[in-house]
Amino acid sequence: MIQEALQEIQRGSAEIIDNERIEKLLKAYFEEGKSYTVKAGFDPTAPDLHLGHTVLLHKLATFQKYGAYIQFLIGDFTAQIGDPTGKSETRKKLLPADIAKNAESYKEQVFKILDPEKTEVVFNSEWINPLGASGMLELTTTFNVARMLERDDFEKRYKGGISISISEFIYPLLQGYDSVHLNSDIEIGGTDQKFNLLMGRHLQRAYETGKEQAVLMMPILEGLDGIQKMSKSLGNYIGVEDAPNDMFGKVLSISDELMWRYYELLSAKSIKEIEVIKAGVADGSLHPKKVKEDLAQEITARFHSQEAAAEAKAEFNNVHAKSQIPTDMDDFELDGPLWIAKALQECKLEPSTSQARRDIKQGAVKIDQVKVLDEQLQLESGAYVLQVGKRKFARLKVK
RNA sequence: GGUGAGAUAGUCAAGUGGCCAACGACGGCGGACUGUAAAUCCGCUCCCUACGGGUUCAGAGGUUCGACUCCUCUUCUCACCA
Repeated sequence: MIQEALQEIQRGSAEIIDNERIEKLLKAYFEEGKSYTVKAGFDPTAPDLHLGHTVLLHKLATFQKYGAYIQFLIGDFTAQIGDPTGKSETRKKLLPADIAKNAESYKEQVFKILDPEKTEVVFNSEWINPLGASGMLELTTTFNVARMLERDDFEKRYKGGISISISEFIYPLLQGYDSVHLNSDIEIGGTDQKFNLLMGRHLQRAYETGKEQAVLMMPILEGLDGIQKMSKSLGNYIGVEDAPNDMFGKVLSISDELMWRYYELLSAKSIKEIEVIKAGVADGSLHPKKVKEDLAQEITARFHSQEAAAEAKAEFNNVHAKSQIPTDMDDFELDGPLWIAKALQECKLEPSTSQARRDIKQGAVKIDQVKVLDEQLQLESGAYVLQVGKRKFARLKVK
């Protein structure tokens, strides 16, 4: 029982530090019913969650299944600094009202996966603000610059001649201090968070809390391209708020290789079930497309509903397998007569008339399923279905 | 505080007076092929109803018939020294 729980907890993880502690906590739960805390921090600047974020949420849900109490931390204070991880941009200051709003939308999205009964949402400004200058100073004495520079991305930036702001040094310290305050037993995060996560251990020791949190790191989920991490700014993401059709279509567009990754990190199926599917594809008894469809359906159903997922699947096959027109698309109404390039731009199918012309030249534009050859074409009044490429559609009524 | 180097399109990165809307790579988009996959091949990739015009190479001035390229100042970044 404990072993099985441990296996599901370890599933897909990139690295675990202090595995024995996790084992002990599980043991205490199974034998004495004692619960424990698992902390995970989130940035209030990005309330639009995508599947990349849900990797962590799934892991948290697994922990909940095995007795954990989740400390869902919203880093409203630390957001003012900006996590040095990845790109360095100066963050805009968030107004308290915005943070509250973002936190609300977090809850809405997060509780599709997490059990609210076993979750506490906390904000770190609550205890960092009272720290004051002297508390902050004390915090900085627990660490030194040389060790700070050991951090991978600091080192890279330092050697690569990219600036590092002093405030960025504070970020890991504060994140670690959160663990001190919350007295967390385990903290989970992405592999890119390793340094910050370890800081929690360091500070729990420095502040003599009598424990050092175990750390579980999840790999960063690759985006739709399969190479770069899933992120909104790269546009390779599947948002949890995406419409069922989009969600389904996006999952289906990933590569076969990536599909297994998604299964491991996002599916609710057990490790054993996935092994069976894998074997099926390997010996040819299961078509990879079918397997991918199942995954797409599972994910779509999670964030919408079973029915919506089934509809999305039907719609998808209709549009793409039989190359028919989708039932759902944006409507526009414009005055005619209208130049085709302008129409495409107005319907948001193209960013500029220049781009529209190029695409017409390349045979990418269709009106009512018929390829447009004349880039000077004028649209008279009537109703049209405009299409660019394979997936961009719009319905246009010309007056 | 001193000295030196640098800032080019989504990113990286050529170009050091006209041949530059600016090589190339990546990304992105489109086409072929498919399972709307991947891989591969081909085309496109600042804007504008366009065999032409407009606005670009950190910002502001200047030199010149002409500047991304030369000069001055400003802003930002980095390295070395303190």
